[in-house]
Amino acid sequence: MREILDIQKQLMPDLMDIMKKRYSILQHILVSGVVGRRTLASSLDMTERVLRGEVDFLKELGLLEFDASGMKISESGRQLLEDMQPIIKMAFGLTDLEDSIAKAFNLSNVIIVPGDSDTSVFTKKELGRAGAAALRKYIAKDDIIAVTGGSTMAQIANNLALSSSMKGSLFVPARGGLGESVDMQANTIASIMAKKTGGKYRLLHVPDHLGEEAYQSLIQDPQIQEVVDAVRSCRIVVHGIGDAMVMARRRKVDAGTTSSLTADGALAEALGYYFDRQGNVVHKMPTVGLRLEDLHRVEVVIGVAGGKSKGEAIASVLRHGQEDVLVTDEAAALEIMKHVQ
Amino acid sequence: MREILDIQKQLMPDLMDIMKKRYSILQHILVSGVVGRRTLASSLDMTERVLRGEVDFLKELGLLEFDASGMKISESGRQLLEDMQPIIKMAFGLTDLEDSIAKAFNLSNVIIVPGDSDTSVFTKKELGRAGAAALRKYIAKDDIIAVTGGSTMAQIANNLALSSSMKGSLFVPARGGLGESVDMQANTIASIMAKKTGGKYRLLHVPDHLGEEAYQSLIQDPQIQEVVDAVRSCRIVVHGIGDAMVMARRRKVDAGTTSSLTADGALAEALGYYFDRQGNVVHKMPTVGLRLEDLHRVEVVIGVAGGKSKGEAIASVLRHGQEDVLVTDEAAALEIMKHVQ
DNA sequence: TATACCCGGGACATAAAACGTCCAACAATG
DNA sequence: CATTGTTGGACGTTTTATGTCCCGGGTATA
Repeated sequence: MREILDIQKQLMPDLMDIMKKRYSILQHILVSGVVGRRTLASSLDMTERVLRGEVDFLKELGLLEFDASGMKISESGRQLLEDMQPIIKMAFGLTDLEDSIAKAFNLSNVIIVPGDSDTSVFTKKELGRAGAAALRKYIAKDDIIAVTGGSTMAQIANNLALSSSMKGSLFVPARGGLGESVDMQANTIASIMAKKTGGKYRLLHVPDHLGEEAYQSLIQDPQIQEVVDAVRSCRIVVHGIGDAMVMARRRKVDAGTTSSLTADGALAEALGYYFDRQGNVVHKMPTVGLRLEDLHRVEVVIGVAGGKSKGEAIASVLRHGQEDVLVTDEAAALEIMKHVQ
Repeated sequence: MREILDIQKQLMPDLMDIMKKRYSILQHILVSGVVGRRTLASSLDMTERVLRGEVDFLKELGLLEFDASGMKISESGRQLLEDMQPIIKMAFGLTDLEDSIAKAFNLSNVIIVPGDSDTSVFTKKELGRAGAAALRKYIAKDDIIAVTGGSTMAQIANNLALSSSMKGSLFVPARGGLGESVDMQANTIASIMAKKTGGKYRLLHVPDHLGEEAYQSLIQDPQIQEVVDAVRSCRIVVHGIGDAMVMARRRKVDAGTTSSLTADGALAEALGYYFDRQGNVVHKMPTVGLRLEDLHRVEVVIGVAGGKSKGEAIASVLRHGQEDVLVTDEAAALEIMKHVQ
């Protein structure tokens, strides 16, 4: 059952919107009993003429009946509506969630894949596919794309494919070494993405746990500077979002910092910054690259993360308010909605 | 599984065509490997511009990839195509059958409902619904509609509903008494249809087994003449199709006639006429009303019949060549195709 | 019964989309 | 190198969708 709708959404997302539109017209007429064009149009927030096109069509199909007192649903229309209910729910339950989250956090686009990445590797893969699709949608000629590390980002990289529109793209790590394992590092991800798409890449080799003097001299190195400049002038950022404590542990942050993170109520991590519940930055990792204040100038900020356990963290980062696009999964989305307001 | 597609076909038949179009584009590109716009357009029988609109869209969706040497399918496109195969078959298997039959017998429209009316009353009801929908589609203001008797016609009558476009319709029996039981008689059907749609009706009261002189005087009765004139000037005919021997038995045709029907190879019955395999008329019932030669002038001739057992009979009547629209079921359609050429 | 309101349907100008038809730049191939 | 076929861009035209009226006719209400 599920499969058909997913396939159709992939092949004809435009047509699915029309399906929803027709459904809600029928639905409104059903609950209204008998209703006129103008009344219905305003209640559906459509112009009279557009609604008219649809209801005329639905009448042709025998789903509606017109008479001088207004339009009402026909028997077969009523039956159809009843049969459709589960289908609409399956097809558009997530769409409604997407709209709610987009509105709550003022995002321009939210994509939710069904499932829970915490419990299903398939959902995690799907999240990667959706992330890759979102990136492909925004990418333009000769863009610079800054990316972070993490397993979700790795999935996105896996799902990118050769594309002429990405030929001139430059992939860079958003920030230098953040203490993650090699195959999840931003450097690795950027290079894989470049190879997959036929684009170019530059890496930021900044060793972890560097002393302060060594760090200062390193970031004045011309080669490093060049990459950092590229990073800060990127048009697109794609980044993962993590739970603060999980990330701290993975990055082997020292005990003192960890306890101060706890004390400050750090909940989420993104781009090397730690956020509390209200979306305030409570800590930042000491490395080079994209700074949070650079995000203002970035045209498209895409956050990708899924899994029920990350829901609250995602909400925290969203509350900080720099995101434009969110790609997540159903389980995380439901958690996010619990933390609205 | 089946349900979703049926529902969608009912709510958005137009969109299903687009789905099929996109599928066949992908399909063609898959088998072609790499192919150019013009080549593909001619092989799909589309204009270049229209195809271009679709492939551009499919590229946006990430299902196709373009490069200088042509278009080819992407990995996700290939996967999608594979997943879609059963869906397309379910959704359009009958459509293909419809097209084949329409072409073979030069019909302007063929509607096939799934199932076998012989074995499923649900299919029979569905046939009635489809027949009613077909009639509703062709009916116009103040039309005269001639109908015959039979259980299928009764189902159609059941499925008609009040409609403003049928307000002025006049329903008449196509032919006078044909020896059927009352609730299946053309007279009964015409009156039910009129009541259901809010139209008018006239009846032809011609007793069966009338002597020749009585018959002659009856058909000169002014009242009868008026109805007969109306019948012969009808714009739409809706009629059932039966197996010759079954009909003969039901109508209690005398033994002599029955054996001559057998001798002449009578296979099918429609409108009181008996047809052999080649579609020639081999016998006609002695009553008044619509004559076969009147069908030339009738704008829309709709034949409705289903069930595997009727397939051959339907093919015979179609071969006679007066039909414009056929409404049947899957089992009969498959039989009909066996008798093409 | 009179009236005010809302209905569907017709009409029409206009904006927008689809379409047919070219052409230029480019890659592959012989 | 010449030829062929490709994409992507361009542009005028046709078709469709849309916004906006209005009319005659029911309907409910005063």
